[in-house]
Amino acid sequence: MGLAKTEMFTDQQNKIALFAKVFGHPARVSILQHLFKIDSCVCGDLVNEIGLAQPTISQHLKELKHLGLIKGNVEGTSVCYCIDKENWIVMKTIMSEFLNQDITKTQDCC
Amino acid sequence: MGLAKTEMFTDQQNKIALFAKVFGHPARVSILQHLFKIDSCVCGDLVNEIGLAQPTISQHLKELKHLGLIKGNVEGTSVCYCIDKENWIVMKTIMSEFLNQDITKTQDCC
DNA sequence: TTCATTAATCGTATTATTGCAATAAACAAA
DNA sequence: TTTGTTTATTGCAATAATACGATTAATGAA
Repeated sequence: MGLAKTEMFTDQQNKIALFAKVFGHPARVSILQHLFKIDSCVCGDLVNEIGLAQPTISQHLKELKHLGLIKGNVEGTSVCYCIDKENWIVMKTIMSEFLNQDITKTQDCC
Repeated sequence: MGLAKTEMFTDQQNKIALFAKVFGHPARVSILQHLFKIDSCVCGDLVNEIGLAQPTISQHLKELKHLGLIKGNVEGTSVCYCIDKENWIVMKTIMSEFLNQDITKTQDCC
């Protein structure tokens, strides 16, 4: 049915899945890495940096912004994006808790 | 077009996206958390634990197995799954590098 | 062998995602 | 105001993902 049954999972599980989903496309990974690398803010030259069309990049930026991982500032005709540090840390906490589950306890397969 | 243009990104970026994508559904998050919690191995009672139909769970398990994050052992008529520790650590390294990019360097928005 | 149990696979309906051309919107400069 | 520049939005085509009924495959028990 193509529709994830979110209501049968915990808020935490859904939150992890939402963050993970936004990282689930290399273009968005690339955008974020670039925003980290260029530590001054970056405008739509992401379109040149990455090889995708302008509407495509704009759409990916929208998703990242919607989740709160980046924020954008209008500067004349262009828009300047950067990592939202506060929310990035919140996301990192949630994801790390999931990734760092204690593996030493777990026994090997039967 | 519904088709991610993976060829224009680095192997690392695609790898991050692939791992993230598999975490991008709460059912798979839930399966993994359960396999961590029940530190002895777990069979298809994941179907009871989570509320999805047997073919659906089987499909999610297949994706997790395909990425190497879990492994399955046949035990009579049932199959016992567990976390693949070695690959989990590899995944964790790749994801952590991405999540732990130095945020202190980054300036705020313009 | 026959029957029951469990899991995988197949087929298919439905929704989601991706990508971009075309267009609109916002703004600066002339 | 008009013109050019930049970004967002719209609309649409194509592929991917989700879910599950029906079926098959594999195994153990009777």
